[in-house]
Formats: sequence, C-alpha cells, structure tokens
Amino acid sequence: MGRGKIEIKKIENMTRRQVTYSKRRTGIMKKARELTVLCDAEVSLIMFSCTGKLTEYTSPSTTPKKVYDQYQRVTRINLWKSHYEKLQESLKQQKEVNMKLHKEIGQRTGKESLDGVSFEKLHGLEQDLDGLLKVVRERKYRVIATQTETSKKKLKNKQEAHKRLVREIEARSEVAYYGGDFESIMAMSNGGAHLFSYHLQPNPQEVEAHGACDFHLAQLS
Amino acid sequence: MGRGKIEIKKIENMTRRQVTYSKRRTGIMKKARELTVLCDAEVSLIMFSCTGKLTEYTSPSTTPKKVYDQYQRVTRINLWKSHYEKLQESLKQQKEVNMKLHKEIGQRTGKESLDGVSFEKLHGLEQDLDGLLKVVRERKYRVIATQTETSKKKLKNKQEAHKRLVREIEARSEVAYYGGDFESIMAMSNGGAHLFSYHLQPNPQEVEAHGACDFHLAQLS
DNA sequence: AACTATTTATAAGA
DNA sequence: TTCTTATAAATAGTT
Repeated sequence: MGRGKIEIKKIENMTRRQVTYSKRRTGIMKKARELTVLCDAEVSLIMFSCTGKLTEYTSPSTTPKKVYDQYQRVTRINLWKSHYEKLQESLKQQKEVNMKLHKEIGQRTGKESLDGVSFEKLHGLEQDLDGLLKVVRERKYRVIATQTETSKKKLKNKQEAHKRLVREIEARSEVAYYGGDFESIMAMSNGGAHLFSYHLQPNPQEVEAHGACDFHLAQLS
Repeated sequence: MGRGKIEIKKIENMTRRQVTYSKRRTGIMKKARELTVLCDAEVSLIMFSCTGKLTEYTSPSTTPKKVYDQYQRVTRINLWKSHYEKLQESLKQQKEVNMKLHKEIGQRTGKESLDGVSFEKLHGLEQDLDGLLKVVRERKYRVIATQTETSKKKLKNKQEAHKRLVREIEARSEVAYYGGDFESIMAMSNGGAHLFSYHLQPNPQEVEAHGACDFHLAQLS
C-alpha cells in the first residue's frame, strides 16, 4: 500500500529500511492496540530493530512476563497434546497401511479372491507377476552359473591336491607314477583314501572348501 | 477499512467479535512477518483470544524465550536509564516553574520591576488585582456584618439574663423593681455584680458566650 | 515530517 | 470458515 508495490524481501538501502521500519512499527502497534480493544484479547508485541532498539506493546490487562508465562504453560500443554495426537495419527496410518498390504499379499499369493479388482489392477498385477517371473528365472540361472563355476574351481583345486598327494606317496613308498585323467582320479578318490589315511592328515582348508561346495550344490537341487 | 468505519471499542456481539478477531489476527501476523523480512527485525507476537486460545508469530531467527530474555535485559537497562533521565527532567521542570513563580510573586508584591512586561500581562495583572480587591472588601464587609449580628444576639441574651437576675434579686431581697432602659442596665452591670455574687454563680454558658463576644468585637476594632 | 497515489486490510453481507 | 466487494486504512515514494 503506497505509491508502488514492494516485494517482501529485505530492504537493502539502510535509510529506506529504517524509514519503513519506523512507519510499519507504528502501524503494527496500532493494530495490536485495536485488536486488544475490539476483541478483548491479550496481546504482547516485542520488536527489536536490526540496530537492537526495543519497541513493545502489551495489553493493559497484562504484562510481558504474564504473557510469556501463559505462553509457556499453553505450549507445554500443546506439546503433550500434539505428542499424543501424533501417536494416535501414526497408529491409525500404520493400521491402514497394514490392511492394504495384507489384502495385496493375499491377492498375490492366491489366498484372497480377486473378485472386484479392476481390469487395470489385474493388468498391473499380471505385468508384475510376469516381470517377477523373468527376474526370478534370470536370478536362478545366474546362481547356477556362478556356483557351477565355483564348483569347477573347487574340483580343480582338489585335483591339484590329489596330484600333489599322489606324487608324495610315490616318492615315499616308491609306488609307480599314475598318469590317469581327472575322471579316473575322482573315481579312485573315495576308494583310495583309506590307502594313505594312516600316513597323512587332510589340510583343514581343503576340507572346509569341500563342505561349502556340497552345501551350494544342495541348494540348487 | 471495510464497508463501514467502526469505533475502536469492545465489540459486544460475540460472533462479530470472533470473526473480527480471526480476520485481524491474520492481518497482524502478516504485518509481523513482513516487518521481519523487510526490515531485518526480530519480532515476537503473542496473542490470547478472550477464550484463551493462543496464537503466536516469532521471527525465524529467534524464539519466544530469546526475545523475552533480551526484553528483560533491555528493559532493566532502560529502567535505570529512564529513572535517571526522569529525575533530571523533573528537576529541570521544577527549576523553571520556580523561576516563573518567583518572578510573578515579585511583580505582585512590588519587589520586582514590571519593566518589560507586556500590555496584556499588565492588563491581566490589573484585572486580577482589581478583582482581588473587590473580593477582599466583600469578605471584610461580610465578616463585619456577620459578627455585628452575632454581637447583637449576644447582647440581647445578656439583657435577658440581666432581667432575669434583677427579677430574682427583687423577689429575694424585696428591693423595688427597676424598670430602666438597656443602657442603664449595662452601666450598672459591673458595679452591681458584687451585690449578688454571694448568692448566685453565673451560668457557665453565659460566661463563655460573653467571652466569645468580647473576642469578636476586639477583632473588628 | 507532511503529502498523496496506490496498495492493502477489512466490515458487511452471502 | 471462506468468498466477495465497497470502503477505510496503511504506506511507498516524493517533497
């Protein structure tokens, strides 16, 4: 209200700011006084200019201290009240969310009827299920591939270990060198174990690796 | 500002008061916000409606507590300062008043020259003096009149008393009735007193009245 | 601090 | 409470 409209942002020109402060301070004080009288309200208005100068208005029926005390009392009550109300509100929200989730899970597991579900939702559900199926298959393939790879590595390590053991046995017991292929080694590994179990304790790391391999394969079956 | 102008006094209609409170509360809050932003001020506005409902605005840079603390600090300083300044101010005012009074008294008692006093003041002074003179004379006359009247009454009472006494004396001592005039009675009152002082004590009321009468007459001489 | 063209607030009514 | 609108009040820019 004035010769021109002004944006509500800090007035950078110091003089203009001071003048505006002075004018508006008077204005707001008048408003506070009027509110007090017209509406029988209690008003406390405290202002500090940017230079630190204090101006205040307080309804004749009270004092700044009284108003502040009352303010503290009321806000403390409000804090309690809002705490309580917030708790209630979030509880309600949680219940609603749970109900929806429960229903959806029911629909997605076939435990709940799909009667009354719109075409759009059904289509969405189909897409979801289709997408999910693809993802599941892809994942299954990946896991098989990875674990097959792992198994191959473990077997290869095992083969190496066997070779080393066989070589040692040959060296110690003067047994003839056996130059068979991998399958042959595997075939004899069980039956042959007792042959030198008296002489050698297996390496604990190798035992562990073997066990882990078995577990993975079991999971895939 | 509105369809009609309103007087700034308590709105008796409850509904109208509530509506006005709501509207103006919004307005003053906006003003407070604008003042904060435009002028980089710190504002704390706390309002309680007549039903006890709290509404507040506090500049973002602060809190009601901070503002109140600052308020207390500043007002304590201001109280000191203003105490001192008020004392100085009233001292100065007293001195000025004293000087004026002293001058005027001087003029009215002839102890101070009337040089440089304006015609208007002189005329006023003349009027005052004239009026005062009349009042003084009127008062003097009144006092004389009143006290003359009083004296007459007292004398009349005295005369009555004398007559009664004379009658009593006549009755007791078989003396011949004296039917003289007032002056004669007065003339004999002193000389005759001892004649019956043995027989009669004077009435204390009469003595008092007589004394008061003497005092008044002395005052008038 | 005063003036005044404008903008803003708001009283009344719906 | 909210909207509208005629009018009162506040005030931005100017002197």
